[in-house]
Amino acid sequence: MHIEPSIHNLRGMSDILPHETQLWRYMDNTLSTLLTTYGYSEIRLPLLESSALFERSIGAATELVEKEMYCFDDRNGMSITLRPEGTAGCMRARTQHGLHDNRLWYHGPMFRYERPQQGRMRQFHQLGVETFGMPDADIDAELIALNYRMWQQLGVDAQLTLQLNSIGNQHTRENYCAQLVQWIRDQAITLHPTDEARLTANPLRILDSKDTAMQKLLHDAPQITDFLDDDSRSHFDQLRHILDNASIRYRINPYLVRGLDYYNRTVFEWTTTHLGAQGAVSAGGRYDGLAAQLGGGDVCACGFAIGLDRLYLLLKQHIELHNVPHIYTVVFGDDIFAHAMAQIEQIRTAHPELSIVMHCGDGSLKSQLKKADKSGAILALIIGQNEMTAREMTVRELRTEKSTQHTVSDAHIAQWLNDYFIRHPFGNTIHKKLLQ
RNA sequence: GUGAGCGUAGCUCAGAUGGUAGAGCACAGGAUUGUGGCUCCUGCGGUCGGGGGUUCGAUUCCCCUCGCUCACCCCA
Repeated sequence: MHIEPSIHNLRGMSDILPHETQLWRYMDNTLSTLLTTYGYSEIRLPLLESSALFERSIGAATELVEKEMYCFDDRNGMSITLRPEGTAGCMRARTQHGLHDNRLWYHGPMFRYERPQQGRMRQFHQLGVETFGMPDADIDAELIALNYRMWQQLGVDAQLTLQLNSIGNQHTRENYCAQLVQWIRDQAITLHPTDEARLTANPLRILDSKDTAMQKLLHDAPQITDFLDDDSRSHFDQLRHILDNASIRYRINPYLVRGLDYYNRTVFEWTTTHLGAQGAVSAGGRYDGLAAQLGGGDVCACGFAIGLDRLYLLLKQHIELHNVPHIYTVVFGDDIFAHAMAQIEQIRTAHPELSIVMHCGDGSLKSQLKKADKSGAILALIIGQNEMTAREMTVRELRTEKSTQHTVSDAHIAQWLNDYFIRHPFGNTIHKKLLQ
């Protein structure tokens, strides 16, 4: 079949296909359950917000706002934007509704107009966790511990490294930036064009330059940790103390900065070397000034966001999930289906936990058994003219080495299945396979 | 936004210095009148990403375009 190119999916907006959704749900369920056990409440937010929200919160001079947002005028001429991240919207909702919940989370698609590559898409998915009104490092530590437990529970903790830094307050950064720029100028070397541009636009971003010469140079440059104000320093020390006690390992990375303007003090990132150029799987920090910036008063805040597509890629390297039914029902012959479905519905009522696929449509016994086999089902329930007349079913075992069949009356089938699955505990329908 | 490499069957890929295409897997049917997995046979399936140019003739050469992938950049 030929499909016009114009009705393909948009660039960077990919479908999540049936063979992938099982692992996505496993990931989502694991994370949301954990968030509940830590006392966090879910909030569901709109995908569209006024453009002004993002310009004011993220920072008008950032790359993200300047070039990567999906902005449109709605029918009234108002500028609206597909959310490029979740923090701003979450903060807006909390302020607007006067919420007192201080632990929130959300998840869903975000949109940034970028060139797609591994782990980076135009529509991508984030799970964000935000906390409010807690000024001390205890909550910073809790968030990191929660995040770490997520990795452990999903079995990807070995692939991730926690990078930690403090970028102090605004004063710290202004002082530091001035010193850094001066120091680089003093080196009297020619810079890479992008670094030259950053030096004037956003000097902090020079710190994550990929230019090896620059990286080497930065080794001797002044470090932001030496510029921290007393409060930021003790906050940072307290955080490290808690993490050390909790045996959560981290790497102090004085070059770790944020692309978004609203961060202060703690910044952290979990990175991996298993995903090509996109190493950050989750990132976060403290953003004490954002609420005031959005007219929400003096409410400090701390949070992080997970790049779910990247986490999925990581997870996929270790786990394979298959959704297989317990039973595939083979129905063949004229006018058998109505009888068969009535029987199967009774089984479903008696055993709601069993997953049962009914064969619909034509197909010989042979071809239906082939489908039963392909489905991965443990048992085939065969219902034909003979069975209907005799008020019984033929049960065929599909996963034993030499297949055996049983004839079971309609009246006893529910009990028979119950006994069978007790004797043969195949676990739940999700077969998890750990890959080496 | 910049650069590089790719687009041939549902999937993974072959192929021709220009003469309109193949394999494996998958799917359907059969060998086996009511029995899956192994084997064998047969069948279905392609405007060779799209448009234009050169040519008697383009899937092959040229130009444009769209899409994919990776990296820069940016970031989760």
